[in-house]
Amino acid sequence: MKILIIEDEEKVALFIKKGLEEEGFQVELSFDGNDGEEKILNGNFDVIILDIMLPGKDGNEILKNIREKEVDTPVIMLTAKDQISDKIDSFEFGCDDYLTKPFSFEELLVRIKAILKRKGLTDDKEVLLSFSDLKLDLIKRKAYRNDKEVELTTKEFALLELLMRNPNKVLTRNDITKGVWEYDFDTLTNIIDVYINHLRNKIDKGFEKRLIHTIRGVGYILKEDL
Amino acid sequence: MKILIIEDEEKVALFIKKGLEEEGFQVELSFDGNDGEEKILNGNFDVIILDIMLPGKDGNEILKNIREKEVDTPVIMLTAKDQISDKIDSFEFGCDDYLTKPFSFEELLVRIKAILKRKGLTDDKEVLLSFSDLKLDLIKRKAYRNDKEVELTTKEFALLELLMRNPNKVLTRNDITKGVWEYDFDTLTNIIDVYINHLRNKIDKGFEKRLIHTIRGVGYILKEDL
DNA sequence: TTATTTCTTGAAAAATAATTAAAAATCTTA
DNA sequence: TAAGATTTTTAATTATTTTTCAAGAAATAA
Repeated sequence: MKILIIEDEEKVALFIKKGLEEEGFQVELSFDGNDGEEKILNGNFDVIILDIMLPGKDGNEILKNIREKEVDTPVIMLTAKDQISDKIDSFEFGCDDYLTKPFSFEELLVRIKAILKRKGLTDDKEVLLSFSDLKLDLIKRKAYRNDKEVELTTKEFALLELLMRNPNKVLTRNDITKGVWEYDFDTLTNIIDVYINHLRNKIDKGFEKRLIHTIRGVGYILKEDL
Repeated sequence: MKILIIEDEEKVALFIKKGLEEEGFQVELSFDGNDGEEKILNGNFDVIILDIMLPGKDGNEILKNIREKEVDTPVIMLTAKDQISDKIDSFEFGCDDYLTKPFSFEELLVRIKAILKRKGLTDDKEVLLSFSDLKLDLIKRKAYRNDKEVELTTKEFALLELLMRNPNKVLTRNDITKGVWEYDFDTLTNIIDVYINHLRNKIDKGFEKRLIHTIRGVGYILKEDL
């Protein structure tokens, strides 16, 4: 579940980011309007948190633009107390909810959950992924192989989740970058290879059946046989 | 056990708050209707004490709204002597009891206890929490590790109680904020980390088995192994 | 065998958490 | 109610873990 925060007050943005990450969301930040709009158009987010007052391009303009381009990702606007008229603009242009600053993290979280529920995006059912003798508990954020718990770091967990959501399907390094790292993370390094290696050490090494396979020249695949 | 008081007369509110805290309840205050309703919807209270006459939004309206939203927390209404008709409204909208001002603290306490008992919410059974060799006496407010008493401050006790009510479950910093601090306590500081540290020094340090564990990037968990 | 791709490893950089100390707030008690 | 004690909170420093990068080894295909 990916969330984009477009907010120029760094402190606020980082605070929200940390909280949401602890809740298990993948979070990306943007500190100005132009960059934010580009991220929306290129990325694939489930929710966008959009400040109205922004350097570069203001929130209302961004909202208007992306709606014209048929991006219907839910948007929660952030507004300062004295921007009542802006609020109205936002609703006209199709924002889904708004919060007046200052707000508590809890309020924001409630609204995000409400929106996801409304849009049917909540993965209520999807709290447990399994493939072969691999299990992933997305709530407790724990991984098991053969009912034995395996400790994974955040990135390792995200990578395994991606693989398990796409079993028996080859994922290119680019697919993996897009799914696990930031959308515009351009890696000229072998970081994905390294993480695949980490994962293999934790979930494949020592087991009879290997589950992560390399498709040379293409990418990686999670599958049983071979 | 969390109680919310929505009452605009500050003197009255603080008086009740103090008394209830001495009885071992966690108490939060709200001085106006809109804020109060929001607190109810976002927080997780066991009892609500709700004045009828309020700035912002009156008690009856709040009661009606929250019941419509399926919040079934017990509510005790406070009414001035001359608001007999309001009383009737409240019962129709599902309040659980009422008190006519002025009332003594003792009267209020009796009603709260009665309601908790009626709803089966009383922790008559739950006066002792235990996990591993940790024990928590909620009546005497004492904590023990290995049958040896450990002196805890109020916040430390509340934090340990939260952990012990959620054993083997990762609690995010936000969960902890919600449970131990006020629901909309937004901290940009590391206060939770600091309190975890305090607790560890008192209940984990020097013991073979550590019980409080860090889940990096997520939060903390109370568990035995590892 | 050679060229290309992937794997492994170790170490630097970045992120996150633990610890400490001190300031602020609250509670006690004379 | 004022002084002292305790608790809570903030902020800075230190420690730890994760993430990233880069270089050489190993594996695979031409």
